[in-house]
Amino acid sequence: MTNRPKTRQAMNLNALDLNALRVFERVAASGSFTAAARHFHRAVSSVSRQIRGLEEALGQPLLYRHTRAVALTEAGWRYYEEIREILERLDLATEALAYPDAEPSGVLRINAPVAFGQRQIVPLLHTFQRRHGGITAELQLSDQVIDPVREGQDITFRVGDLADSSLVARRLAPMNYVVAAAPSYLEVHGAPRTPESLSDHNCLLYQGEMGRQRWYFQTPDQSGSTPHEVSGNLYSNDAESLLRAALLGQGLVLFPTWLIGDALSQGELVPLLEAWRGEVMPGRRDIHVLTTERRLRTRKVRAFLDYLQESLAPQPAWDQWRERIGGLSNDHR
Amino acid sequence: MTNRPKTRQAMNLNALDLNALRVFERVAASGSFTAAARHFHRAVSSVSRQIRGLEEALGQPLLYRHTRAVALTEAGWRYYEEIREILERLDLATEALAYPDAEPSGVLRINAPVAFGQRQIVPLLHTFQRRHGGITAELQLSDQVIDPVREGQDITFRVGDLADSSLVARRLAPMNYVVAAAPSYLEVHGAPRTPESLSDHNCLLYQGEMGRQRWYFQTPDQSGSTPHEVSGNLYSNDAESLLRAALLGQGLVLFPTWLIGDALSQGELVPLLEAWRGEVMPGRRDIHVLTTERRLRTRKVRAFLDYLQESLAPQPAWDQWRERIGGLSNDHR
DNA sequence: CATCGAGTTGCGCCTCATGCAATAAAGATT
DNA sequence: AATCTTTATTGCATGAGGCGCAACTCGATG
Repeated sequence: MTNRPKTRQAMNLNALDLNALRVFERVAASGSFTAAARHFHRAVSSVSRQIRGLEEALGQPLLYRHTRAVALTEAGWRYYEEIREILERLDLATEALAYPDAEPSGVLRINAPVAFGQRQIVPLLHTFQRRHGGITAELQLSDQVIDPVREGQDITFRVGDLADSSLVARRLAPMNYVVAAAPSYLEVHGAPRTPESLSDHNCLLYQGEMGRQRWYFQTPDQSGSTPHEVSGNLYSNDAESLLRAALLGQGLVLFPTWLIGDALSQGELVPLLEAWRGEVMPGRRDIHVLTTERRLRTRKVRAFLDYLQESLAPQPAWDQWRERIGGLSNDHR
Repeated sequence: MTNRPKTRQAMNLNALDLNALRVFERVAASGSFTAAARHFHRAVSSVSRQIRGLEEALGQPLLYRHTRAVALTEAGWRYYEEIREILERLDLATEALAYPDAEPSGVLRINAPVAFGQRQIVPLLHTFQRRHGGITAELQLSDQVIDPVREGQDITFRVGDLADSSLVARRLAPMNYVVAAAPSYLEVHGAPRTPESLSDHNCLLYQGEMGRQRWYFQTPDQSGSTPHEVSGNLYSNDAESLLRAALLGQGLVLFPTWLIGDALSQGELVPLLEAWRGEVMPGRRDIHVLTTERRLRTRKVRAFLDYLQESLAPQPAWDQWRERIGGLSNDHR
């Protein structure tokens, strides 16, 4: 619907297009046409034209085009601040139209660390989506810490470290670690009886961007954790690889139960040093989900968070490996 | 830009169309597809489809269709309240993008009483639009009192009576009345010397929906106005007709100077009873403009109001008829 | 009961949004 | 410094979708 007859004009309110505004919000948040194109499953050329059309309608540029990135102009920044809130309000108003028991629907964008996502979120999400057929999920797994706003994510899982941020954090579940080794390893090397004896063992360590992890141990009557220098013949930034090596009898691992609970319950790994509490990040013993105030108000995000709380209370399935030792793994449902 | 792949869903945020939202706002405010179609210069079928598409995107009806009118559903009303504010904020944010000295632009919708509009607003608007080429004006003249919000008007002129309302009212100019007659009438019947002697004269009276107007007179030392029963042989709801009859020498009229200032200055009408102050609505002696808080923030409305204040200060041209007696009419510029 | 006005729908036409491919520009890499 | 790679732009062809006209429906009005 174009405005006609056209008069000479600096801007044309009727030339505004809601899709162009949404595209602009995503470009501004991500700093990239390419990222916005991926977000909306569109060609970059389409994004380019939407932005160009918006700038023409407004009568001035919103973005500086650099190679490999774009940046907001002063006016673009001011407009982005407004548009972001306007779109939020519009979507809330639109969603509020639904009757109170309306089905959550739309695209749920989830970010999580790779291993946690594969093992825990996929089955949880599977059950959630069977309940709510209107939900489409986009599961982005990455071991890099991302900025959910910039990446346009609805929910981000954080295992362990929880950086200070303006995001809304919800504690989801405790994160317990277990030292474990395969029976085949123990048959040859025997089981360590104290944390000190770990120095006689082959400890397979995670070595990521933050360097090589240390193992800490604490007895219940201790107020703090004691670090132990351990070493081994395999260090990797890929937890999955370390786990595979451990299952082959190569050495000991200290991993969270959401990663190795199944192996423990199936006897593929044997828990060790159970009188102590082991961890790799002292004091960080919880799994959180991060979202934004805005997204917390959407039906789909609230429904998924509620479902997660309900599924993981009072104790997540991955912490119930003791009860399942010897039996078939009880799939999540 | 459609959302794909589509999942089963109650609503689709990406299916929202800004034009459809604007159409919906106008339909809701006016209660009519036809009125909204006129507002946007579109066929009614186009409006019908926009609304239908919006309802499908939202998954529920927004309007009850009755013959000859539509009404908002409960959900439609709630949505309308939200959408109205969202659109207002979006338009303000968009207009705020302009540099401080940006030209006002867009469509200015003005409502005024017929005679006042023809005589006073057309030339005022003409000069304003020569200054601001980006302005398109829609001048709706009506002697019925309209609801500016419902009619989607930016500025409404009110001469005389100012009903209580939530609209923003700005006093624009004083409204002075003059009793006058053509020289040809006075040659035959002589001039009345007091208001009491009007009963001996043929007084042409406005007779509208509120009934036949009375004439009130007041001397400067009086605190109130005194009504006078006058009568004549022509009553009409059309001021222009009464004026034409007076110019033909048929009788006396009591009219505001914005209506007869030119005739007075050209000697076609002669002012009478000048020691008195005459009026037809006691106490209502001002011309106001009405707008809404929202529209007051728009550049085009502010610019027009500022221009009106500047043009009519310290005294509007229509009150300067004495200075122009005997000379050519000085057109507004 | 005929007429009128408001809204709906079928149909054809035209505009515009889209993706592909070629291109430009500049930062990253060797 | 040359080359490669990535991001964004633009020409072009195609198809989707918005539009107005006309016929129709329905209920209020006189």
